[in-house]
Amino acid sequence: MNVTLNITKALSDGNRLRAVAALMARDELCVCQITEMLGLAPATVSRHMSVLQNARLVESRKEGRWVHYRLSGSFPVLVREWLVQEFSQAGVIAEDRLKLDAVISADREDLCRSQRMKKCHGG
Amino acid sequence: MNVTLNITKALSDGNRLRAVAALMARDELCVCQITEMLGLAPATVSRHMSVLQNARLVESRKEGRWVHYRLSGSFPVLVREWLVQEFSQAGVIAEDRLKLDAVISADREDLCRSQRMKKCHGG
DNA sequence: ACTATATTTCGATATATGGCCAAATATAAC
DNA sequence: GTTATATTTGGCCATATATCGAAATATAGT
Repeated sequence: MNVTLNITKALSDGNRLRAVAALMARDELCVCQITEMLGLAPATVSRHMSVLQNARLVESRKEGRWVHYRLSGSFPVLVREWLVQEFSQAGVIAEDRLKLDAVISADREDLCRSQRMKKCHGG
Repeated sequence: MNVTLNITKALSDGNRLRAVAALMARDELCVCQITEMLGLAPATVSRHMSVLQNARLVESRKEGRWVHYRLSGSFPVLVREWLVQEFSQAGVIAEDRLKLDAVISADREDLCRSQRMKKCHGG
């Protein structure tokens, strides 16, 4: 039952649900893109993604300094279908989709730079 | 998304998963029966059941002093199917089924009495 | 080798959660 | 109405979790 529990625990956080929804819409995203979408510190997002990876819900691929996450092949089909339904009715997720459009078309290095800057200046 | 999150949070605890599994196998159970199966304090079980009820995963029916819980009609079908699969491979759940057989055939008042006694003598 | 930088890990902190006991509530039986 | 009792609620404590900033790690470019 621990495998099951790991999955439900991984999905029991709003920001992780949003990350999963983003990966459903976009196939592959790097940490800085998810970070930008969620509006959290990179360290926090990294932690969230490793929780999802630990539950085998996502996989990562390293490309230079960037790490790309995507939904894992072992993501339970029934759970995915349920989430698709739920997300289609969630306002937050719809807003995230719009944010993602902007994030995708932005330069990743610019994203990371602005995320670094937030430590010094406020928001 | 809060509805979704309530559901995943409700399912993110091992004892609540066991309670759900029990209700899948038994249709209807009263608090003292679930308490006996889980081996927790009645107060704790009551809390767990109200979390599940709040997420609309279970419903309750009052019969005199007893409260019976059952799976709710609004339990998401896809989630239920997924859990059926998962539970069929979980040793803990199999053990719980055996415990349930005994619990069902016992007198509910005896169960409650022995649960009250545990406060005084050691389990 | 050195610098810059994307991500992760570490350490600290605040909040949330699970657990129990004791008290409150609701209901049956007298 | 009083008593007994099944369940819930309140108060408390211990642990887990989310979050951040700072330090560590890994890699690209010079």
